[in-house]
Order: sequence, then C-alpha cells, then structure tokens
Amino acid sequence: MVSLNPQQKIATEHMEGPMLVLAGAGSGKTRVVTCRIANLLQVGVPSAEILALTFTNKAADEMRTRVQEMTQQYVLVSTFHSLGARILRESISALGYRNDFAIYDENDSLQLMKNCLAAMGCKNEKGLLKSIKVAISNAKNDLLTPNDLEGDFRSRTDQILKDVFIAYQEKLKEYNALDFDDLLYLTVKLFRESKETLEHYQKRWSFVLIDEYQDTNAAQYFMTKLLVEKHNNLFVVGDPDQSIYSWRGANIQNILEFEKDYEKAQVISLEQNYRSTSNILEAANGLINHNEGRYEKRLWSDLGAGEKIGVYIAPNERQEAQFVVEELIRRTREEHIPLRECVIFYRTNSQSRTFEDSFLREQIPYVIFGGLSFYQRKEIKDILALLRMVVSDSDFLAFARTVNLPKRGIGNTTLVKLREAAEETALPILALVRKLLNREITTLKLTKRVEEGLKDYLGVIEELKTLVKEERPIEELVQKAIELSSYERVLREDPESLEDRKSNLEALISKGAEWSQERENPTLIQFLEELSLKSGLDETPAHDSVRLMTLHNGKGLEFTLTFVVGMEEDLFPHINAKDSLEALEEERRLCYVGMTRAKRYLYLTASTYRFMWGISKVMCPSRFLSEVPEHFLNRLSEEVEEDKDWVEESGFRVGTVVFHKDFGKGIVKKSYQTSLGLTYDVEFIESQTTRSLVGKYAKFKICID
DNA sequence: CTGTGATGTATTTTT
DNA sequence: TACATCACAG
Repeated sequence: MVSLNPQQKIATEHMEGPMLVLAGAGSGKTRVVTCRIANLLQVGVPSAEILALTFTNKAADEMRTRVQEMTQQYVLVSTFHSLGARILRESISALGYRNDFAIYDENDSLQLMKNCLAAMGCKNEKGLLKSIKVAISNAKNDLLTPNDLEGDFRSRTDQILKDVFIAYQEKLKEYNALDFDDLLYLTVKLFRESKETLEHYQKRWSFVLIDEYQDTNAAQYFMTKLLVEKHNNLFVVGDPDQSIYSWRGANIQNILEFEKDYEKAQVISLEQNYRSTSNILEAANGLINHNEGRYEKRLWSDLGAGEKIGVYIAPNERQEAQFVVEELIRRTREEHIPLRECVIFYRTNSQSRTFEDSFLREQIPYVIFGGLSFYQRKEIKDILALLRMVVSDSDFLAFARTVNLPKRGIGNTTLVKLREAAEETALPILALVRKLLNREITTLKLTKRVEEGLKDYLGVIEELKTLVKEERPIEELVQKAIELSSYERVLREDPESLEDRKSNLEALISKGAEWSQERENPTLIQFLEELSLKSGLDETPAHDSVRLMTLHNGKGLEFTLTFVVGMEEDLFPHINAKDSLEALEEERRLCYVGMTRAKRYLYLTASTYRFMWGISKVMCPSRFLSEVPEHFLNRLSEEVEEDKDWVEESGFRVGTVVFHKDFGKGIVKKSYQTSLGLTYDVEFIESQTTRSLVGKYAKFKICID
C-alpha cells in the first residue's frame, strides 16, 4: 500500500463514528478517502454499504476508478445530485410524484419560470427573472417553501417571488419534471416525511464519506445528516479555505461546526502539502491569513523553496496576454513541461478571449474548460428534448422546444393556446394533441396548417415510441430521432455551422452506443438522466494543450505552471464582492485556490488598462498582490511612477523605422500618450505583428540602414 | 408566424 | 464591445 504520513494514517484507519478531515490544498485528500474505503473493505464492511459523495461527476469517476483499481471492488461513488436522482427514482411515489420524471437543467428551469412570470402578467423588467431564479434556487437549497418566504418583507417583488415559486413548483409537477435543486430538496422532504423510506436508506449505507464538505449547502447537509443518523459513521473531508461556492448556497458553517453537529467527532488536520514548492505555499498562506476567523492551519512542504512568484503588470490586456503566452512558451521549452501541465486562470469567462487570440497567433494548442458544454449545445438539447417527449407525455417544455423543429407553422400563439387547453382539461400535452387531432376535443379551433404540423410531429413521436417499446438500442433511438424529425432541415438554416452541428449529433449517437455498452440494462430514461446531470467538465481532452478556465473550475486540479491573470481591483476581487466582508473573503479564498494549484511555477499578472463594456478603463493592481509577502515575489515589470513627469520626450515620428532587440525591424504606426508615457504602435516586419510599446521602457532605437 | 432592428445589460455556476 | 431579449412590421 502507498505510504502515508501519520495524520493520513489516522484518518484512513478510522472506523466508526464521525470524523472530520481538514485537508489543506495538495495534502492528499483523495488518497485518504480512497485508502479509507479500502480499509473499510478490508475489515469486512460490505462494499454495498459504503457510499461516497462528491460534487462533480469528474471527481466521482476518478474516485470510483481509484477504489476499483486498489480493491477490485465496486463502491457507489456518486454526486449528491445523482444520488438524489437515484433515491427519487426508487421512492418518489411516497411524495405523490411519478418516478419517470425528467430532469430540467438551468435553462429549462429558467424558461419555465419565465412562462410562470408571463402567465401572471408580469414583465421581465430589469433582470427580475434572473433574481427570481436565484431566489427560488436559494430558497430550495435552504429547504424553504414558498410560505417560508412570507413575512420577510412585504414588497411587491417578494409577493411576485412567492407566486412564481408556487406556480413554478406546480408546473414542474404537472410536466413531470424535477429541477437540479429538487433532486436534493425533494430527497430531504422524502426523508422527513417517510420514516420507512429513510430507514431503508439508512440501512443500505452504513458508512458515508463526503468530499469537499466545505461546499455543502443546507439541503446537502440535511440529506446526509438524516442518512447517517442511525449509524453515525460519517467521514467528511474538506478545507474551509477553499470554500468558494457560498453564492450557490454553500454554507461554510457546515464544516466549521462539524464538531458541534456530530458528537464525539474526531478531527484531524492534514498540513503537509505534496504539491507545491514552499515559496508558492508560503505566499498562499500569507494571502489567506488576511481572512479573519479562520480555522488556523499552516500548510508546509518539503519540496524545496523553488522559484519566486512572477508578478507582471502589463500596460494593457493584449500585452498581458502576450507576456503570459511568451513566458509560457519559454518555460515549457526550457523545462520540457507538457502543455497540459499549464493553466491560465481568470476570474470571469470574458477574459478568455484575449488569451485565445494570443494562443492562436502563436499557434499554441489550448482548450477552454467550462463554458458551453457539449450537452448544452442547441442541437443536442433539441434532440434530447425530443427523446424526453418520447418518454414523457406531459413535458410541455420539451414539447414547446421541439414541436416546431423543423418549422411546422406552430408559433407562440398556438403554444399558449395548447398550454391553456392542457391546463383546463388536465391532460398531458401529448394526449391533448392526440385528442385534438382525433376531433375528440373541438373546443380549440386549429388552422389547417397548424393541424398538419401537429399531425406530422405526433407521427414522429409515435414512431419513436414504438422503437422504444421494441427496446431498440439507445444509439438507434438517437439516430432515428434525428432522422424522423428531419432535423437536418433545422441545421440547413445556418449553413455556416452545419458541419459542426452535424458532427456533434454524430458524437451524440456514438455517445449513446458507448454508454449502453457500459451498462447491463440501459434504458432511455437512464440515458437522459445521466446526460442531464453531466457538464462539459467531465471529459479530459486527448491532445496536449494549455488549459484555460475560471478560477472556480480549478478546484481539485494541479499544474506545473500556473498563471492567475487579471489581478486587478474590481475584477479580482470582483466589484460585486466588495460591499461585504464575507464576499471579499471568498474572493480571497478563490485567489488562494488558484495559487495553490501551482506545483512549481506561479505567475500573477495584471493590466493597467482594460477594455470593459466597450470602454477602456484604468485598473489598479489587486489588493491580493500586496497581501502576498513581498519577499516571495519577483516583480517582472517596471513600476509605474505615479508622480513622474513624462512630458520630456519628443519621441519618434510616425513612419520612423526602428530596431528592437527581440522583435527586429519595425515601423512606427502611431504614437500617443498613456499613463505610462509616450507609447508607440510598432509594426514589426519579420513577425508581421503590431505591438504597443511604451517609449521609455521598450528598448528600441532608430534604425539607420 | 417569422424575420428584423432597437434596446438593455453585463461574476463566479460543481449539478 | 457583444450578446440576448423584445417589440414590431411584413
């Protein structure tokens, strides 16, 4: 077995009762969790009685594989949400729901809320919808019902919020769908309302392990609290300094108060870091120390001091990106670092563009992690919605999405009429359409064109239903859904993206084949469930490429060479986080997470000017830069001297041929003043690129020959 | 019903 | 700037 340090050993050998493992960044927590599972199995705990919970599919997959490799046994490692889905599929009838529910993603649920808001005659003014979405989601994650919201305030928006909440939950039930939050919310509700059900699951899993416990919300907290009540064998691992999801309802108190919540809980700290050199680690420690009321913990490493942290403040974002890319090229070549060992972390997604441009220009392969996932692409969602319609008669949202694909002359007015009719007759939408076409219902008048359209659509669904009944393979169902619906006509509307989208659909078909091969008893419902719980983060790209991602997506990863970019006040820490101490501290933790991803080389960069919302803004270096003790830093850019008077230079004229020691010969295209002094845009002949160079810093001379 | 210009708004987003 | 949503004309 792998060698463990004394703290890790205590943790992995822990058997019964609650235990909290405070696992600092890079302290080998995944190893601790997997080894503990192995130890449990070794002393004879049946594998079926062990349950491990994570937040992401990726983490779950990794852990499951590692346990399997180590012990040759299968242990249930699941995300909270898929555990909820699993439990509810088995037992939701106790709550009066059907168990063949669909799972709505964020967009579906936003769409549904929009419908609810519109049905109440409300306009979506000034982001009302968005704030309602957030409020409802928060409420559910806090296990609140619409009635619990009453009395807080009595403002108009709160009344609307409450009404939308009620209507939304009703609609979900009517459409036989659950949203992400329901997977937790309803599981807790089920556990609370049905004693037998709870006991059943308590019996099934006598040992529960949770990873990233610092990011659990109230629903997840109660879900596990109820689940482990009988055996009290709860093993949680987490790091309060890496809690970065409070805005998603995560409650850091869950981990801070673990000892109060679980009597006789053992607590152990893992403080040896096996990832980073000590300069990086100490710098990160120095930063996080600025947070108040921390669970005191000091990470250390014996990997040597290593290099100092490079700090570079560029005049503008293009040069920031250029610096990063050039430094990355230099480092990877000199030290033979594979590109996949390099990462660029930014605070907001929109920052990725400048870096993409630079990577493209230098022809360095890169991948953006996160962003729009495969399963969120329109064409994929369309086909999946069509298949949802095949499984469920009542999913109006899926109906509305697909009925007019390709165009069948069914627009919004028809949809509203159909929805109202379905409501009045209390019929599932498909049943209603069937009856309309059979003239069993005549209250709703349809034009010939609409009737033809509906007939066509219903035909497609019925045919697919037959195929499902015949238990045809998943990939065939997917393929037939595309074919029978003539989806290619939809794709042809935009010839630009035709090929791309087509190959995405092909990929979906092969996903179906691959997926069903992996399981014994594949059903369409299961397939749809798994896909709706999947994000784009799950797959690792095959080719060697630099990774670009938001800091939030970096948790749990590590890289030899790490850049945290855009270290500027109002961007990082983000402007919206500055009105509360808690939010600011979370930003600091986010920075801490970013820094502690680095194994050997870490750079923090910023820009003096940044284009935001169409205008160029002057930015100040982030406070986080000055919170890191200076002696860990290596300042690579010259400081801007605020009060220096810079009018002295007369400068080069436009058209002057200049020579630069790195870039060669170039022509001055433009000269202008910036806060750094006289600046030139110079087009370099050899590289065919134009660079902005500050006169007093850039070393270039008039070229005479 | 569908395509077009005007208008407003702009974190992070494991599931 | 860049995108999404919305009102309105065809």
